[in-house]
Amino acid sequence: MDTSKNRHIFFRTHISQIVQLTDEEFEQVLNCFTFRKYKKHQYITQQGEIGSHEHFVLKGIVKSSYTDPSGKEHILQLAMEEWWFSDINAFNNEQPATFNADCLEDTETYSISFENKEKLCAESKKMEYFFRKKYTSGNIALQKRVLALLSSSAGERYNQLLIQYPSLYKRVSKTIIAAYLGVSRETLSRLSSTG
Amino acid sequence: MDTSKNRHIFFRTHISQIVQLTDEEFEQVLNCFTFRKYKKHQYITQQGEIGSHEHFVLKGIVKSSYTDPSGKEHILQLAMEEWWFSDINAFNNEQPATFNADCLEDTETYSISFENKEKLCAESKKMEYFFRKKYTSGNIALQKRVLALLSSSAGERYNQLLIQYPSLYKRVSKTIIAAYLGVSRETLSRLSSTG
DNA sequence: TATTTTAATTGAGCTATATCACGGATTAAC
DNA sequence: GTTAATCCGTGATATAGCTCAATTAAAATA
Repeated sequence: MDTSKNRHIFFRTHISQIVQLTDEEFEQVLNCFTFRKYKKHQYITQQGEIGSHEHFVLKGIVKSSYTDPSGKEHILQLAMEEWWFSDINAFNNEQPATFNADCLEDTETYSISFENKEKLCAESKKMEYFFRKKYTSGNIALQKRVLALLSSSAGERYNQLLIQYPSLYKRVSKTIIAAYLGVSRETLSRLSSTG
Repeated sequence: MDTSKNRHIFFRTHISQIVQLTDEEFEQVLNCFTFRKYKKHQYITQQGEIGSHEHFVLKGIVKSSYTDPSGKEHILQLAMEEWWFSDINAFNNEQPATFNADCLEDTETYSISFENKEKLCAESKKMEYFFRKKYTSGNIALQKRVLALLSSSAGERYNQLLIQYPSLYKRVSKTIIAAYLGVSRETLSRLSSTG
């Protein structure tokens, strides 16, 4: 996003898919967010940190992952342009983060603190509605993911991903796609060559 | 729930953990829900049906599952007293249900249609807040489940379940617990005997 | 451009979990 | 209270996917 004006338009267009805001209302929303820029490989949050934010991706890709005690990384979300992400538990219950969030490309976000979000929702019925709907879509996506993990093989999950997010495949390394699918790098490699 | 009065108290207590309603406001809420009774084994919704509801469990257990083309059943949720459940996508996007919901015990619910929920939220800021918070907890639970499916073995997931919901274990058959965990019945049996 | 780092492929053997199959033990149904 | 259905444990075998290891290919970085 080259200019602040373009960012505003991008964000406002996103919101307007769910609620229509007046110019004043949109100003009020913007005042609750901070614009942030991150370099590729830079961390947005790290496991254990407190005071995490909820983020709207303007540009770039963010990987939200958990590294288990054995050192293996498990990916919860890959958030691209127009996606929201947060460590939902840490954010909403003001707990230490359980996940890392780091950037796979140079990334720009609008980010909001818990207090600002609650204040905004308390003051703006439209925005409370907006966030309720956003969490609804989040739930739907997670239910689908649980179902895929329960019922589909690695190969099936891989094909589903290719169909659902073809752009991901081009922008993200296979190592990361493997961790997202819950398969080893080697197995994924064999799946993509076979078919 | 033996009497209508007891049901009201149970439901109101549940809501009051998040928002405080006046008597009039609670009346307004109740008017949007319908009380329903189901027998053990009875279906609440079936895959493909339209017009699904969101349900609050007053009594009993409901199994929310998907049966894949090969006939294998995968369990998304086991909802007990004070839990909410719905086929979130079907409910919110007014789509045909992807899941079955059936009762593992005689069950009683308060159920709400999509229109009534939206009407209630539009009229009551408190209830919009309540439902936003409920979907927040739902998201947290689903993120945890995804993480468990990605990072834990069958045995670890089994132990986590025993710790988190000890009562489930007593009320539900092992076949069903296995389907919830994403493990075969036989493997679960071996896990519980070994340790 | 050269050099280092990181990513992807491929092979060989291993392990967790699935499947199939049976019999005894509960539980439900008539 | 007898019969039918379902639940649960256990053995034998099969297999999807993992791990370890070595090799090549492709990006970063200097």
